[in-house]
Amino acid sequence: MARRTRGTSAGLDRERIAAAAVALVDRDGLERFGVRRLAEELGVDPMSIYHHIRGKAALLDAVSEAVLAEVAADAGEASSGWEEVARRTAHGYRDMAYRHPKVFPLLTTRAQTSPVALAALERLFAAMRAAGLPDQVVADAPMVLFSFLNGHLLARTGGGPDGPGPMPPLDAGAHPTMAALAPLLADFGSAAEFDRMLDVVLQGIRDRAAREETP
Amino acid sequence: MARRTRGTSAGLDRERIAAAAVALVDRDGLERFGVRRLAEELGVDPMSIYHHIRGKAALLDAVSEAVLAEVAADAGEASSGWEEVARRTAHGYRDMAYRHPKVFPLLTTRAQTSPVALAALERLFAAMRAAGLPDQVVADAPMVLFSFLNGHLLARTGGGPDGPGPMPPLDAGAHPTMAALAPLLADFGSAAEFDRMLDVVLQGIRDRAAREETP
DNA sequence: CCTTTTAAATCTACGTCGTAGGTTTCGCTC
DNA sequence: GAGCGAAACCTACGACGTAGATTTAAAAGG
Repeated sequence: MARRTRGTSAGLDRERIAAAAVALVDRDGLERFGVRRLAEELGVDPMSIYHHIRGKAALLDAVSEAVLAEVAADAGEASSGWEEVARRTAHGYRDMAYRHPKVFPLLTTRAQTSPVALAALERLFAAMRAAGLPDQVVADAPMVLFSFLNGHLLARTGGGPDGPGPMPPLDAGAHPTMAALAPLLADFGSAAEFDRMLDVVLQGIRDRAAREETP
Repeated sequence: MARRTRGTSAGLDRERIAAAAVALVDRDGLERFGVRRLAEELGVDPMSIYHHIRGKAALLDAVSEAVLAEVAADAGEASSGWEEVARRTAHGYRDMAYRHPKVFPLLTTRAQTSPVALAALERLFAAMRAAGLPDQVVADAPMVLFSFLNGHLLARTGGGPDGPGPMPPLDAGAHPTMAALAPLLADFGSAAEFDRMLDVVLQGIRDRAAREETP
């Protein structure tokens, strides 16, 4: 708890702060996150942080940018078809979400205009266009894909402070179809479920493309 | 500003509180929402609210339940095919999201286990099963649909305090494909865009069903 | 080597928040 | 009309985000 005297450097910079913030959100969740707690974690006065980051909102921007940067690394070779690119992007994104479930909701709420996000989008658009898909399909598909990914991962990671929570026992009388399908609904959050649902979306894109090419 | 004397009824109950809370979030956004502000809106002491609702979290639960209830009304006749049911459900859900853009993020974060949410899900499951879709497809499809809806509507309504924000001017040099498609990306948030993307998802479900029926 | 500048970090303080605990008052039943 | 339960209020506490002023070590200039 040895407090530094004024003026001595604490070695703070945007990067170190962002890394500590990610770790703090990972541990305690978004609700408990705050400037003061982060400062204590860094062994620093709360106001010191403001010399590197404008305020809490900018702090959360830095957090989401930091976790997004993790996903950009494994882009894979460029010589793949658009489906391979889409699948790799989706898997990388999912892995990141599971690595930082408490951070993930931030990404779905804030508009993603950081360079890494735009680069990933551009890769997807380019791969689809190179494959000869109709322009309207190319324009729509990545948005559909990321909408699905955000919605799905938000549900699986739970968004809230304590994960998805156990499925409550459903009333078989009131919901007979759901009750009958219960065994199939049980692999909630599994890798197999993710791939199945991702395939549905990709299938829709593929089919839509085939339909618009020959009208 | 006339404060009531202690003991006299203020006519508070869960329903009235929830309605005022929805109106307050609609007006000022989630960030500015709080127990004290809500109390002032109701002309009431903050602590009075706690006699009807456990705390802020329960208050937000009531808010999301209230807006979800709006969508249950227009279910439509039961004699429709599953696609019609899915489309009507999606449109009703979207209309609700646009009616309460500041509330919507709540729905994507909290697990939806309220009776109205389960009833809507059951309708979808039942319609698909009645149409003879394979069980695995029936089990997955509503989840895929709502994942897409949540992700898409979250992006369109902006989630944050001030809407989606204008698209920043993108660097045509760094992102040539996106720049080329810019005209097609311009109808962000339009009804036509929603229907196009919804069709992609439904197409995927349809195709997946056809593929699994005849293996 | 001494002075001046500059930037980093700290300290103080204000208004707001969620809510625990205690108190007051109304309307009801005996 | 005495007693009681419920509804509302009052007070208070700790935590929050952050504006503004202050301190101090290190860099720059002579």
